Amino acid sequence: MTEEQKNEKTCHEGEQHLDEETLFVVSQTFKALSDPTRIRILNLLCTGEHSVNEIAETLNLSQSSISHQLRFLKNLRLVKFRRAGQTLFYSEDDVHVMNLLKQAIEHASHH
Amino acid sequence: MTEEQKNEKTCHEGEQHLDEETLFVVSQTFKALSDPTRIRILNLLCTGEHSVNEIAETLNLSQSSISHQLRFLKNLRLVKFRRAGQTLFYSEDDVHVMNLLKQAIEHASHH
DNA sequence: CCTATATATGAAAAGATACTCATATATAAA
DNA sequence: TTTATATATGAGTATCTTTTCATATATAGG
Repeated sequence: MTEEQKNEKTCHEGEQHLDEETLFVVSQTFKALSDPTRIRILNLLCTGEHSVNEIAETLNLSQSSISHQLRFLKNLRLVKFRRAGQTLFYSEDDVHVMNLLKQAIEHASHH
Repeated sequence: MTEEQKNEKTCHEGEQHLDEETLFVVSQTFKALSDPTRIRILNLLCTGEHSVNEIAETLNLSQSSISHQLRFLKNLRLVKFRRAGQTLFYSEDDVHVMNLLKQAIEHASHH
């Protein structure tokens, strides 16, 4: 059984009630995944932890820009970090959201 | 290891290659799901087709605003419509994206 | 054709976002 | 303490988004 089939099964049919707080959390989650830079950061973190400078160099963007985006992702608890000396190593911190991203990439790249 | 097994592996763990087009499609898809109004529209369409005015009244927003958002969703082929006289009935048109939304709502509402 | 209803659309205003630049903070090493 | 390196942060700016308002288009019925 594929991941997608599993997700189909566990997903409920029809409209789900949406209170204000749920609506906010869902929209924030998808907003995190709606920016190309943040998508590339999260996709890179799939391979394991990386320092800020590593991410900036890999993605060819400024340290400041990456740092701002990491703060955004950290506030949503989508990433975490550990310190090793002067270096901060960032890594994934939300399996569920990473799974949403992987599904979307998989789906998009197969078409 | 067969080609198929290799694909399984790269699909479900670690970094996935992200070409420019895939990155664009993924970011657009999540952008569609990042706005509270569009989330509410799609969640309503889970229950079946609805006219523009029905959606506007249910969500307590202007006809114009809903129409603009429906155009956005239609351009991404997330919704479709059929005409019945003067009335246009909109409905879902992308099972995969609706599934992403349902997963996120389910996850968020359980916390 | 004229009127009413449903929806779409363009422009403009208000707000949100993502980047850059300069600078601040934190750690390490000399 | 001084210097170097890694990262964070605030302000400013350019761009993009979402809504509103006024108006246009499309269909139906008289």
